Amino acid sequence: MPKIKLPDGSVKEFDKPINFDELASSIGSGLAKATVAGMLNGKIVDASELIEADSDVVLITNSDEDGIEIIRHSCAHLFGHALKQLYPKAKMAIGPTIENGFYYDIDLEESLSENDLEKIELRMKELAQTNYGVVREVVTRKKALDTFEKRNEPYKVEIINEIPNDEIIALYHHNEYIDMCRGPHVTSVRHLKAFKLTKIAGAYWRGSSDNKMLQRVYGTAWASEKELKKHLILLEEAEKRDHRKIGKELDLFHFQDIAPGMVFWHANGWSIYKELEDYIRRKISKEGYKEIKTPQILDKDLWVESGHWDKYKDNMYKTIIDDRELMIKPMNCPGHVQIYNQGIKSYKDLPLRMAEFGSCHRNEPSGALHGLMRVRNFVQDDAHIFCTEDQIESETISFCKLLQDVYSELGFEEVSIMYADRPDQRVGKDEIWDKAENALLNASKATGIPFDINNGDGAFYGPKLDFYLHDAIGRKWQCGTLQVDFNMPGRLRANYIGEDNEKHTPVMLHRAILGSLERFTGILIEHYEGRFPVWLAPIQVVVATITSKADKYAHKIEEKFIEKGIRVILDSRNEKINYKVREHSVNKIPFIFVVGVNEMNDGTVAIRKLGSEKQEILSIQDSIDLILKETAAPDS
RNA sequence: GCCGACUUAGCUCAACUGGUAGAGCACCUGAUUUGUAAUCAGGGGGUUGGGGGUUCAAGUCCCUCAGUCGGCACCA
Repeated sequence: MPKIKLPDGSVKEFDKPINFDELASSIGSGLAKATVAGMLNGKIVDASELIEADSDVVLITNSDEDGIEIIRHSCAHLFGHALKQLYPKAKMAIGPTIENGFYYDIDLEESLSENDLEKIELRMKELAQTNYGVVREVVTRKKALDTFEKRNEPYKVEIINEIPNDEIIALYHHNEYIDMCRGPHVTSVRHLKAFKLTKIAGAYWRGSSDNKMLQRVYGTAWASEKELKKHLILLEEAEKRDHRKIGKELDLFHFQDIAPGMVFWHANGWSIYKELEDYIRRKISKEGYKEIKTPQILDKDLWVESGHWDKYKDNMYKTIIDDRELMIKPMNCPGHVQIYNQGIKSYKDLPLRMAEFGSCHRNEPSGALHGLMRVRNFVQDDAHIFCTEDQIESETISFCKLLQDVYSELGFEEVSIMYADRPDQRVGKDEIWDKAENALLNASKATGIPFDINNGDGAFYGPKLDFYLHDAIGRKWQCGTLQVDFNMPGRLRANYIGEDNEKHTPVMLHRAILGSLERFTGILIEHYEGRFPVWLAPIQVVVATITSKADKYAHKIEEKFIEKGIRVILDSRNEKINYKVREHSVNKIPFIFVVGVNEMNDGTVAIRKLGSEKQEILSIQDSIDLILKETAAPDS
């Protein structure tokens, strides 16, 4: 008779084998309600699994990460159940869990609309209300094939044929609906109450654009209504931060049919962009980078030579002048090598750090465009470090330091690194790879930043580090990167004379901190929700008058601020102060300086800071001191 | 590029199954000179993304092109 050891160390004994549901009931009704699955000797199983021998056992409830995962997975099955009732002809492909929910890919003649999602969701709710039991059945491969062939489910059949022989095949019966899954799943749909179908989209079968496009329905699922609601509110929050929306509201930029994927920067947006670029310029200049500028359009031959033509010719903009094919540059590095190649380089010249805010054009697929986040014309805070193999590590360490410094000064405290090492297809000798990989690994460790390893995901020309920053609502954005390149310098005949008086090929490090300045500006907009730190704010101060009697006085203040390089505007419109305060607050101006007759007589201003209802009365000089302090960039 | 949805005034959005385009804000004019999140009154403004078609009649139906949005694929 099984002796069952629970995680708290207690041991329960039963006179017959019992399953996890029964075990939970024997402990308490609350636990029974919450139990969605079990862990049997370290292996996660259905709650219907019998515990027949002495075992270490854990009950997995809907408050465990694993439990919620199971709920999501089962929700996908519930979706299948509802869908097949409403659309018997639908063919089910795959329905995995994803962050916050699940999706199901289906093949269906008619295309589903948002309205249809509501209907399907309603049917799911009705089915869940019946609290029916989900029954697991382990079957032979043959039975599985028969089942899904009979049900006209070709995608399931295809999947079964690829399941390895030693793997157990399990069917899950949801009344008349049958799905196949590794499991585990809930034993009753009573656990599935807090879910919502969120969107419908196209997706290729098996993720390959050579295959048929299926319809993918996304859903979100949680252990309770409360958590579901919390998640939906978070989605609304993200929507509020959408840089495209804020960009319009704050008059930062726009896009237009006549130049898809290319930004029209308005004065306000360009102000942010310029501040950012100047800031990076100051930072890298202190780190020994030399800024250069290379041509926008370069002969096709260069791109053939660099190897880019082969791979990316369809994505490059071309212009033909005087029968000569010229490419609008999609990247800066080949141009940088041209500068490197001027004159003879000695090992004493290395490391040589070459930076360019180079404007690049790439004809990105139309479906990839997304506001500032994915554009066809962008500028990177790009730089290339030409160095010896021995210098990779120290260069990487100082780059990581610089990057951490920049992120933190821009308001991003949390950062993570992804390290990618050698792929199967690669150039360069293994000894060089060893050296470079060790260098990157050591440098990553030295940063103290948490890092993950992505085995085999490096470029064919060298290993790389990708840097992710985490924004105000926890989203991760890959911005920084450092890629070791053993290929291009040799291809473009870069060399240096070593201590041995022989020619050597330098290593090239491609690196960026912000990545695309366009995209980074978008990230900043979303991170700060348009309430920029004062040094980045397009308009830092509004001087607002209460009465026209104070116009002259207000104008005098405006001029003083302009003199100090503060971005200020004067609002002397014939409007009530309430109106002005509201408008400038809505426009997220960091400081409103209110002046009326009192201030004029006292030589003061009444300062109202964004987000506060308090006012502070200061003399003009004190207000200048204050504002100079507040508008200072973080590196000053 | 692929699947689907969408495109109406400067902005946000409305217009039942086809029946001569509306609102709020913004803008302009006038009154008001105002003390910290919208003062009142009046006025102008769109051949409904471009092109084509069906119809007595198209914002509404069909075709086509472009762009945008949500995904997928792509991302040097």
